[in-house]
Amino acid sequence: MYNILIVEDDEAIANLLYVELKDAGYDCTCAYDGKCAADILEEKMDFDLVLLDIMLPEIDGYELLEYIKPMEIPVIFLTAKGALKERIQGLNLGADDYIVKPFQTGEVIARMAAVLRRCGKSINQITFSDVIVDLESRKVLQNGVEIELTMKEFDLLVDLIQNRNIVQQRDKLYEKVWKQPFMGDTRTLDTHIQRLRKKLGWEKYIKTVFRIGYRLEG
Amino acid sequence: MYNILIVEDDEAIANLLYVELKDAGYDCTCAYDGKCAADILEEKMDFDLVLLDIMLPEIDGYELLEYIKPMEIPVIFLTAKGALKERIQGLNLGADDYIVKPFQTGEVIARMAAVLRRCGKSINQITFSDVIVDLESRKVLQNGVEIELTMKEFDLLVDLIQNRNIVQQRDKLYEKVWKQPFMGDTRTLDTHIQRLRKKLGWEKYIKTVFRIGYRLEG
DNA sequence: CCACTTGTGTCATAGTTGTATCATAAGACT
DNA sequence: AGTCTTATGATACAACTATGACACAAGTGG
Repeated sequence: MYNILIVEDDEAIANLLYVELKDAGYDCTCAYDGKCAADILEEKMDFDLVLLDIMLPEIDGYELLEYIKPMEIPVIFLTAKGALKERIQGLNLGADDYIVKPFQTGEVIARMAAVLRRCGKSINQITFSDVIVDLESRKVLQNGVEIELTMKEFDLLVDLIQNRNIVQQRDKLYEKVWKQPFMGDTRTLDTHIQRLRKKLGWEKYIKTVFRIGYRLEG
Repeated sequence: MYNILIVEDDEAIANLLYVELKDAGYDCTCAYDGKCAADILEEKMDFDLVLLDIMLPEIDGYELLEYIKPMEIPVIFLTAKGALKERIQGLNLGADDYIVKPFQTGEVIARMAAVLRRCGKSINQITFSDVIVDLESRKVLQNGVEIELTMKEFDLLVDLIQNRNIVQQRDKLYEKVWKQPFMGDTRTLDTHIQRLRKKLGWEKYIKTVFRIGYRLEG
C-alpha cells in the first residue's frame, strides 16, 4: 500500500483526489497549504509520492519541492492549464512529472504508477519465469494469460516467489500462509503445492526438498 | 565468495567500500575510471556484481552500463544525492538498484545482498575444496554439478565444513546432527560418513580419527 | 441451493534412515 | 612379531517416513 501526500489548496480538488485515490488503493494524506505540508512531512517521512500543487498560500510548490528533494520522495506537480513555464521550471527543479488541471483521476493514477515504477518503488508486481503476479489486483498472468488462483494458492505463490531459491521449511511456509501454528501431520500444504504446480505447469520449478520443505528454483 | 567490481573515481569512497566489503567477505576490485573498468571487465568476466558510479572521467556510468549489460552482471548505481533524474535514467537503462551518496556501508551490503538474491545468486554459502554448499537453497554444487544430499547428509556436511581441520568427536557430531543424545554402539554415524564420502568422492578429505571421531582435512 | 474453495483421508510409491553383517584395519598386549 | 580386541569400512537390507495423486467432505459466500 502506497502513502501519498496531496498538497493542494483547493479543498474540492484535494478531497476529490483523496476519495478516488483511496478507492484505487492508495493511502492518502491531504495538506491544504505549504506550511501544513512541511509539518506533515517533518513528522512522517515515509511517503511514497507527493502530488504537489504549485500555487499555494504561504509556501509555494517550488519552495516545498526544495524541501522535499533531500527526502528522495518523487513529486508530481499539479499545474494550471497553459502554464508552460511552470511545468518546465518544475521539471528542471527536479519534479518527476506534472499533470495539468483539470485532470481525470484515471490519468493521475496512471502517472503515479509510472513514476513509482521508474523510482523503483513499484512493489506491486513480482515475476518469476513466465508469470507476473500483481499484488494489488491479485491477478496472475502467465505468458499474458490470466491464471485463476484461489486465495491460498495466491499467497503461497507470492511467498515462494519472494523467497525464490531459498528452501521454505514446511512449517514456516504453512505458518506464513495460513497464519496459524503448524500442527504437523496434515496434507494441506502438500495439496496446495500440487494445485499450484498443476495450474501453472510448474512441476519443474517447485522443487520438493525431502523432509525440509519446498523451494522455487530457477 | 563473491567478486565485486567497484567503479568509482573518488578514491576515498572506493577504498572505503573496498575495505568494508572485504571485511564483509566480498572479494573486491577497484577501478577509478570507466576505461580502466572496461579493461578489467574485458579481462576477467566473472564478477558477480558491479557498483557503478555515474559521474566518471572519460567513460561515464551510463556508457559503461551499456557495455556491462550483455555480460548479465547485475549493476548497482551510485548516485549523488538528489540526482533523481540520474536514478530514473539508470533504472530505465537496466540497472538493478541505486544507492544515494553519502551511504552507510551497511546499506550497500544489504542492497547488494538483495540484488544478488534477486539474480539467483545466493549469499549464504560455504565452500570446501571443489564443493559449494548453499545454506539457503540447501543445494550442493561440486565443480558446478549439483549433488543431491539427504537431510542428514547435508547437515553432517555443513558441520564438517564449518569445523574443518578440527576433530569432531563421534558423540558430539552425532548429537549436533541428530539433535538427540548419543547412546553409543550404533553404526548410524559411520554409515552416513561413508555415504558422504561416496557421493562426493571425498575419501581423501574426510579422515577417520581412530576411537575419536572424524575430521575434514584440507 | 449451487459453485467454489479448502482441508482431510487413503493409498501407492519413492526416498531416507538405521541396523545387521562381514571384512578389514588399528591399536593393545604378551 | 604374533595374536587378540575393538573400531571402522563396506554393503545390503528392512523399516520407516514423506510425499504425490486422488477422492471426497466440510466449509464459504453468493
